[in-house]
Amino acid sequence: MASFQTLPGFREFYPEDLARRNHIFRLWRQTAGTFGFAEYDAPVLEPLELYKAKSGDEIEAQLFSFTDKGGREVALRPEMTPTVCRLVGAKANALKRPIKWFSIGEFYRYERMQKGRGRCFFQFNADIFGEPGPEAEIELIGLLVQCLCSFGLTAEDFYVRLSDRNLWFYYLEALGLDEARIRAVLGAVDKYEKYGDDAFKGYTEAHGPLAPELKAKILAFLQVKSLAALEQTLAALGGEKLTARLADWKKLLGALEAMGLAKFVAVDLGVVRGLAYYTGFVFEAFDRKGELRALAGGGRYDDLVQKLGGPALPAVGFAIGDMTFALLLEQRGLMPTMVQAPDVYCVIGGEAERLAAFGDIQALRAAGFRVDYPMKEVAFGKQFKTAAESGAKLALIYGGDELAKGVVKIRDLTDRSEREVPRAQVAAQVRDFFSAS
RNA sequence: GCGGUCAUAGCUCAGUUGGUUAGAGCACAGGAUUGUGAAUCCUGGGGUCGCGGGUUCGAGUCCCGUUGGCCGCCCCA
Repeated sequence: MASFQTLPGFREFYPEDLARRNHIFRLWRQTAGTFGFAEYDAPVLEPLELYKAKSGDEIEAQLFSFTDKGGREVALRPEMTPTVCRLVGAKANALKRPIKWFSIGEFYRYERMQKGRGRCFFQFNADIFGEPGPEAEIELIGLLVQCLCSFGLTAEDFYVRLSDRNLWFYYLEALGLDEARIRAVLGAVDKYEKYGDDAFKGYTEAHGPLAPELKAKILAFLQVKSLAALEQTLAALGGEKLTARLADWKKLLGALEAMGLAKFVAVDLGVVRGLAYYTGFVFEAFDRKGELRALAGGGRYDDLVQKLGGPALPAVGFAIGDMTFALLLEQRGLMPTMVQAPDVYCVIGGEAERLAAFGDIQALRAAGFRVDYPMKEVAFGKQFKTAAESGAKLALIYGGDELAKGVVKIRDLTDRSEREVPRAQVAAQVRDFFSAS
């Protein structure tokens, strides 16, 4: 039993675990590439202010923060958004538009662990800067869906709930509410799915009871589940802002439909996304069975770059976490068992044969083949067993008989056929075998 | 921050009302087997029973504390 344990909530990745993680990262990275996103990275440790400035002091309780030896207040990054805003903000004028960036990194939050949540986790982050219209959301939701589909997940497995904080603001404004009341209503809307009518308690405490006909309209809006229903509800109100916003919705949903992604997207105004720097469309991806926490979340945050000291620059982004995502893949049987199999396994008779084999082993490895061999002298029978278990496709046999004849025996471990080739030709033969298959 | 639950070999777990030197399967290693495939048989290594204290002639077992895991609440940027 080891005397030292990992810190609570932290994870260790043994080779099989890391193979699974790398598989996920590889497909995310590849998918982002197909959408034309460029990869960036940034420090894991940041000034505490970066996060306080954005979200307020209550967030600090869930940060891994401390004072460094230079007396600086610092925190391990809990998310990527403020960091990427700083990066983009600093060079905004020099960057080619549209700015489409992604990253894969580790994040830290000082929280209690739960299913699908630890104190450290990885996130895929994708963001588009400088694009004020729904064109950015179209691209990002398309990317989000493809990031999940590339693993074999389908519309049976997950969907994206789409909502809009602007729409709520304009709608509640049209109903005559001031900003403080609007924010209180949004808080209630966020909690309504979970608590039902109790969700309005907070509002009642701050602003007194909500007029029944007003509440009815809010609840009706919450029930809107389609573009048609949305148009119908808004038609009665009219107004410039709402009309323009409705046009954005049509553009966004029309484009997603044209991409063949309509089946992944659900209009759901119940999504508001809690605290927030979000200013427009917001979206979250969930498993269809509703057993897991959110797979991904994102939205528009047009004010954040400026708030963090950069120029005014509209932005949209989302993040996919690795923990819930891995759980979903495992549940659906889509997590492949990763084996690091060699291409070639060498069966070696004795010490003299070993020296002969080393020449070929080194040459094959230099040529890019994965080659393995027993490190100690082992009985032939056992070596063949090891060769088969290793997953190698070819075995090279360096026995006394072969070397006496100046040949090496090549065994195809798949069909069990064997042939002898002159030693000088081993590398070429192996190359031919793998280029043919 | 709060609640529930659990902790014995690398893994999954047995372990009797508290009673000799704490077990099994799997995995790993060696052998049967010095030239050919996931079999079989044998053998072996591996444990401060999470940690600390208490009760007792005696604690893996009972009690208290503590640390950690899992699950849930709050929160979820």
